[in-house]
Amino acid sequence: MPSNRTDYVVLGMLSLGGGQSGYEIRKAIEQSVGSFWGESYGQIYPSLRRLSAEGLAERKSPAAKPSKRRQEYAITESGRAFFREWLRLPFQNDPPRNEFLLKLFFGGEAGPQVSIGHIREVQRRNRQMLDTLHEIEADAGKNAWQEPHRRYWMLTLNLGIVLTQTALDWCNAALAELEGVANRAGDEVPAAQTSARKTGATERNEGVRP
Amino acid sequence: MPSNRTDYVVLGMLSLGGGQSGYEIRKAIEQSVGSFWGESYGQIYPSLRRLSAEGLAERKSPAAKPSKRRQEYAITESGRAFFREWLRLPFQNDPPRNEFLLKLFFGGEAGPQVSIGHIREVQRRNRQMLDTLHEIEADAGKNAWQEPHRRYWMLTLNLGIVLTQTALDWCNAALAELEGVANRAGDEVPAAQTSARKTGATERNEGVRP
DNA sequence: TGGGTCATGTAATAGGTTACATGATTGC
DNA sequence: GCAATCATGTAACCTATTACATGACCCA
Repeated sequence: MPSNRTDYVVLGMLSLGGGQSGYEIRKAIEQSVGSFWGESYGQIYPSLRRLSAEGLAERKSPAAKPSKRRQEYAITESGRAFFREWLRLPFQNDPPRNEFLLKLFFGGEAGPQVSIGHIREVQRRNRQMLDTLHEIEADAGKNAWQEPHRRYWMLTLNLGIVLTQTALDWCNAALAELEGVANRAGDEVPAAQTSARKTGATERNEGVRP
Repeated sequence: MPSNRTDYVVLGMLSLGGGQSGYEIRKAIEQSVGSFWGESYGQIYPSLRRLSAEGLAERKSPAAKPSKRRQEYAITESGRAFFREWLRLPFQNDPPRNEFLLKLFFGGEAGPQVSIGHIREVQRRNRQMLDTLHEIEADAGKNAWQEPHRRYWMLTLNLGIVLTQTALDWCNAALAELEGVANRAGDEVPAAQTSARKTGATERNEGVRP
């Protein structure tokens, strides 16, 4: 019993607006549900094909053969019914994965400075997130969305705001505590030494430490 | 550049205690970081082999050949160094996936009763989560953990508590609002009809609707 | 005519869950 | 002797991201 939830998000996005292309759908996902759901092109394009094949969506301008030109899709009646059916089903809990919390949990192994750095980064991102959310909220009037949808959108937005705010408060408290620890004892734990296996993780060198 | 974060959680769990088996590691993950990180046996056992092969962990009782008997592992010195190194690196943001919020976002398509049902389920789970977290917090004294670690554990626990509480508050507000909507207009949107494609999703029939 | 961005698509691959197969240990 | 649960491991399968390949459109 495959879930294939990409199909549902795509269908959902099609259910909101007029014709949209795969490209636009991706943009729309990013800008609306982006903070709690993501999809990549590698999922979206195949999904649109599947949905078309099953009559749940259809190409608007039936632009013949393989083309690199914009392809508009729209949801069909049966697509809409199918989507509604899914909405009523119990939602599934996705396996949680929060690497920040994981690292914080093991913070005792690395000394307070490391965790302080991570928390500051979380703080930075949450502040930014909060700004964005408030902006969106303020612009809500301009939004062309018809009313059944606006309400639900505001509900998700609102949850985002209060959770982000709560996280920010926690950051302050956590930083205060750890800075206390760091002051009472100079950074006790020695710096990491080069280890047996190469860490393939020079990756992004965002400034994590102060 | 593979991340293979399973290796790090496993290493982390080994770094906390004396020798542990794969089975115990899984239990420990569930019971400590379970609300923000999960691992399955299919990941843990191969990970233990890899770590052993690279000298980052070692079998304590070197129980010869393929055995179904308990195999204890411990972290090595280089394993610990490797783990610390990773702790200092910037954490990565995992792609968000919250099907509840996704369904709520599209709630306008299904009518208020559907979303009310989903929110009630979230409320139920969060209440239970909050109880659990408070229990853990209360039992913290009994916990045999040495001090560097306890503090970090309490920080993650605390974030869990305040976020859960915030979510619960939001549930109440959201329910109040949607119940208002539902009363002002009988359930407008028609029930879903059977659609073109079979929904492979009779799955778990947790009572989502009131 | 060249750069940016709009746009579509596929292949390789990583990452992870589930189901299955199997056996040991413990307590009744 | 049987059930529960402790315990290890593998194979099949999916899902999703990433990187790559390709080309259209716009505008300066």
